[in-house]
Amino acid sequence: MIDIRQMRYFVTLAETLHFGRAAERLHLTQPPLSRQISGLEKELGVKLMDRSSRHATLTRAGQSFLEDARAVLAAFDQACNNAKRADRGETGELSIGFMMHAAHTVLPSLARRYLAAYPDVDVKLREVVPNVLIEDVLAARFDAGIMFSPGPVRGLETRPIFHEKLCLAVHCGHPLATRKIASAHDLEDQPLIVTSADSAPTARKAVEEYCRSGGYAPSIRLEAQLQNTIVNLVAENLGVALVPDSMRKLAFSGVSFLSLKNAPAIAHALVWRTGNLNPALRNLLAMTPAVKA
Amino acid sequence: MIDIRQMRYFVTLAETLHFGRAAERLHLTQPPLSRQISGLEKELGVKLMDRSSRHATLTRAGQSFLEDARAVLAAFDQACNNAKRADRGETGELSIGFMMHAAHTVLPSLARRYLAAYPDVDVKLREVVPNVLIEDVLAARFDAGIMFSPGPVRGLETRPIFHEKLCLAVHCGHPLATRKIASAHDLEDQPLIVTSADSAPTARKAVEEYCRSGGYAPSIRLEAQLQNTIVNLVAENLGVALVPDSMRKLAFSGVSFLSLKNAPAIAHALVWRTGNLNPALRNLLAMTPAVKA
DNA sequence: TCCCATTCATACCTTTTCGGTATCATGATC
DNA sequence: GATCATGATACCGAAAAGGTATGAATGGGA
Repeated sequence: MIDIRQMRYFVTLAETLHFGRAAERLHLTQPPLSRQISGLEKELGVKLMDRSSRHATLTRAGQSFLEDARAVLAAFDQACNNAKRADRGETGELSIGFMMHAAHTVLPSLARRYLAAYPDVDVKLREVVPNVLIEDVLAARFDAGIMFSPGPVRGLETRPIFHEKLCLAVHCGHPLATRKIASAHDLEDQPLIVTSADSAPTARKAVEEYCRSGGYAPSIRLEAQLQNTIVNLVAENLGVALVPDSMRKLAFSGVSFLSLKNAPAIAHALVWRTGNLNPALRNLLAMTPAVKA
Repeated sequence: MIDIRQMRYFVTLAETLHFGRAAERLHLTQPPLSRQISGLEKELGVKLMDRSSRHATLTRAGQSFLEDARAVLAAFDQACNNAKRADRGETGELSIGFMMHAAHTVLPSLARRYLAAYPDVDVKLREVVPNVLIEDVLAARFDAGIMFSPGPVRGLETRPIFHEKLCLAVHCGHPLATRKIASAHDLEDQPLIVTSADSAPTARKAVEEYCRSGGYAPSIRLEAQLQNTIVNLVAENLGVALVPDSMRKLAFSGVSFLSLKNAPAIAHALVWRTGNLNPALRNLLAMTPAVKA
């Protein structure tokens, strides 16, 4: 069977038109080269070289084969290099699902850094509602997800990458609305709007703990899944809420945001499927160290 | 060194994702395949397959390599096929130089037939004045030439492919101009315009022999190189001429053409350089048998 | 839970192929 | 006509490929 070595030999020979010198360039002696070339010709059933005792020249078929062989060798080397690059995560695909908050906080700089370091990776970013993100990652629809730190999930790895403080959202007609800052104490008996325990347990937990640090149990009036929804409900004057600072960036009419004394923080986490071997993911993880609370 | 065999093995394995079945399809047993694949991975420095005792799956790098390897194998096979086709003269180039007469006689059908049979050959047709065609062919500027049959030339092969009758061209005021047909006898003492002996010896010879068949020596007044020129000189009433029938196709004002009794013929010949190994030329020759006088 | 079947890897042997050395055949050059 | 350069051939040892036998790991069924 014809192989790539014979093509390499042939191309070198075609470039020198001299068996001896070609053999030298190929780091072998002349007889094996002669044999490989005539073997190639025999297997092709095509004479590629005209040999005189003085010169070796290419036949027409040889000229044709030379062009093609060069292209094949280039494609061959390219394939090997591409495999190495793919293995290093320099090419390929990386899909990241994220919740809206990430777009306001960690995602932009992370995406910029990653794309700068790995410009040939096809990065797909897609916003997803938080509660389906875990199953999307587990089902390999995404290589990674960015969401509020979930509890431990079987088959899922988690790494906190950013801690965002919470602030207080109140209706603009609320007594606290005129203040700049509030404390845990101020929230006693205030009807709270919180995230449901199953969709963002850490956010929920942070709120509850903050209340407990004020020495009372939170009075929860409403549960919603999205922070966005929560703030809208605050605007409707159905309660107050502790929401991530980044919510301030959005313009909500009828809502005032207050800073909190000893503000609790909520972790944004990078999550990925255990055993996901995508090298591009490996590189993403390498450039996003865990941050401590 | 990685070779094409390992790529073939890998592609087959990637298509079956099963070492045993892939080996079967490759007409070998499983252990050598396992070894070749791990050898390939080792030489690339890249893991291409994830093996469990149940399934074999492609890594990301393996997926990348699979695509590239398929392209390489296709290019490889293409190169081999192209070489065979080039060797059979089905691809490549064929350059043909021809004199004007050929364009009125043999060339069109010949070119059509050839192109129909070998559509992938890049045929280059170029008109040349006859007296330089021989040296052009000898200098390999053309693979073949079509011209009035020259005498034997060292390094040149010749094959008559068409015999064209001569006719008589006279000025429209000439006494013979009213007739439809003339004989050798009628030309006695008529001043003849002929081609020079070096540019078209067979044409010249045909004229001289025709006169001798009438029992007299030709009286040559003028020599020119191109038949076109000759007819123009006839139009200027400087003499009469025996010219190829195909000259009738051209509209010359002031010239009448007469058929000749026992009209002599002149051979159009295909000429090519001795030892020209262009396979496309071989095919041209194969489809243009020599014709007898 | 234990056993078996499946699957890939490894060990060892045989065959094939490859490259090296020595030498031959051919044809151009002096 | 002797010589030199070039490619082909013959033969040998080394490397690599494939085959058989067998081992290790693991998932599924009794």
